Amino acid sequence: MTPMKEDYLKIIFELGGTHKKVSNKQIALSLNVAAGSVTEMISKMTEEGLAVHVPYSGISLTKKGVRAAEELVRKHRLWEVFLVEKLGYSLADIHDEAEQLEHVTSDRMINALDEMLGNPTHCPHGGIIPDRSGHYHEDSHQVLNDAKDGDIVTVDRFIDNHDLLTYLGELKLDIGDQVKVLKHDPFEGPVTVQNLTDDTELIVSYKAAHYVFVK
Amino acid sequence: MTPMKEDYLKIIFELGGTHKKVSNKQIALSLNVAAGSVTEMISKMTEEGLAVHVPYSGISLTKKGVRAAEELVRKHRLWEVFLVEKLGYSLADIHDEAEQLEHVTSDRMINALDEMLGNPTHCPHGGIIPDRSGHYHEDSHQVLNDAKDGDIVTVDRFIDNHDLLTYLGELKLDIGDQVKVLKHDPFEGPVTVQNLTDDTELIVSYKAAHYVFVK
DNA sequence: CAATATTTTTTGGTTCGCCAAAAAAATGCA
DNA sequence: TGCATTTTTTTGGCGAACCAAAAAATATTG
Repeated sequence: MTPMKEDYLKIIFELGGTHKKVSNKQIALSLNVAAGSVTEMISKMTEEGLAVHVPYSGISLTKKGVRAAEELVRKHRLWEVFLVEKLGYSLADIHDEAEQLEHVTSDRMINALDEMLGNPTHCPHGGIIPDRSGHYHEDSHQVLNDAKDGDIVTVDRFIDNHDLLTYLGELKLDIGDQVKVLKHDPFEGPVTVQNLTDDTELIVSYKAAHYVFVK
Repeated sequence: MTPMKEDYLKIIFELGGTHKKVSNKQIALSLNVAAGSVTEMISKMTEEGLAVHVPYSGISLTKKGVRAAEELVRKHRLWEVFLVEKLGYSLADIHDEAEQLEHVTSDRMINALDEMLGNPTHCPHGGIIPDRSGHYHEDSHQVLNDAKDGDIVTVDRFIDNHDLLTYLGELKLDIGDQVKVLKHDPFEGPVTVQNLTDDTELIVSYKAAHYVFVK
C-alpha cells in the first residue's frame, strides 16, 4: 500500500465506488492526473484485490477496498477534529494537513487519538467518522453534474478540498441550499444553477460540479 | 524537499555534519542504502545548497542544511512528546511513528503542537528540542566506534532507532555508563568493551557502535 | 445509421530513488 | 616505497508513478 494507492482508494470511495461503477474520467479529474495514469494504477489495484475493473465500463471497490477506504476516511476525519479542537485550526485549513497525516497513521495511533479526542462521531465538515470496525454510511452519492437540466436538488455534502471550499464560499453555495439546475454547457463547460434559497443564479465549473453531492 | 532528502539531512546532522566531514560509508550504513545511492543523493543536495561535498573526502552541511535539519529534529522530538504524553505510548515505540509524522508536518502545525504541549524542552529520550528559531547544541559527537582501544569513555546519547534501543537494552548498555574499549575486530566486526559500571564485558556490533555517542 | 465527439486504453518516454558491479582514488601495512 | 585493502564514485539497470499523444472502443446526434 502506497500513499498514491490510498488516494485512489479514497476518491473512488467518495465517488460512490461501493455501490456503482465509477468512470476513469471522474477519478482522473478528482486527482488531477491524466486518464492513462488512472488506467495504470487501477490495474495494479485490481491485481491486489482492492478494485474491480471492467474495461471501458467502470471501476468499483471490492470488500477489501471498501474496508481500506473506510479506515482512511476514519483517519482523515479524526485528524481534522484534532486540528480544530487541539491545535486551533479553522475549517478551511484542515483538509490538506489531514490528507498528509492520514497516510502515516498506524492503527494503534488512530485508536489512541480517537480516545484522546473523546470518540467524536462527526468531522468538522459534518461528515460521519467511521468507528473502529469501519462501519458507517454516507447518504448522498449523486453529484451536481449528474442532475438533469430542470431538476431541483438539495446540496448535501462537499468533498473537502481547500480550493473547492474557497471557491464554493465565494459562489455562496452552502450545504442545505436548494438549487434548480438550468443548463450544462458543452465541452466541459460550467453548470448553471439557480439557488432557490436566495434566488440568485450561480455558474459552477464543470470540475466543481463533480465535487458537490446532492439529493 | 522530499522525505528521502530529509532523512539524509537528519542523519548527516546526527553524525556531526555541522562541524566535521561525515563519510559516505557512515551515511550508507545508517540509512541502510548502498554507497552509490549516497553519492547520488548527496550530489543533488549539493546542487540545492544543503550540503558541501569534497569528493573522496567527506560531506558536511551548509548553514541552510543545518537549519533544515534542526527543524526536522524539532518536529521529530515534539511528536515524540505528543505520543508519550497524549497518546500513552512507551519509549521504545515512539521513534518510528515520529519518523513518519515529521515528514508531513508544516511549520504552522509544529508550532501549534509545541504550544499545546506546553513548550517542552526535552524529548522523552532526553534530547534537547530546538526552539522555534532552531537553535540548540547537542554536546557529544564522538561515536563509540571512533574510540581507540584502551580509551575509557562515558555513554552519552543514542540515536533513537527502535531496533537499536531494543538491542542496547538487551546488552544492558545505558546512558551514563562508563566503558573501557577493549578491541575492534577487523572486517566490520564488533567492538568489545568493558562496562565499568557493573564490570561486565559487552560485545557491541560494528553498526551499533556507530550509533552510540560517547564523551 | 453514419459521422462526429468523447472516453478509455495503449504506447513511449520522464524523473526519482534504489541496487550491483566495475572502475578509480585513497589508505594502510609490510 | 609498493602492494593489498578499503572507500568512493561511476555505470547501467530496475520499479513506481507520472505525462502526452496515438489508437481503440463507446456514445451521441443530425
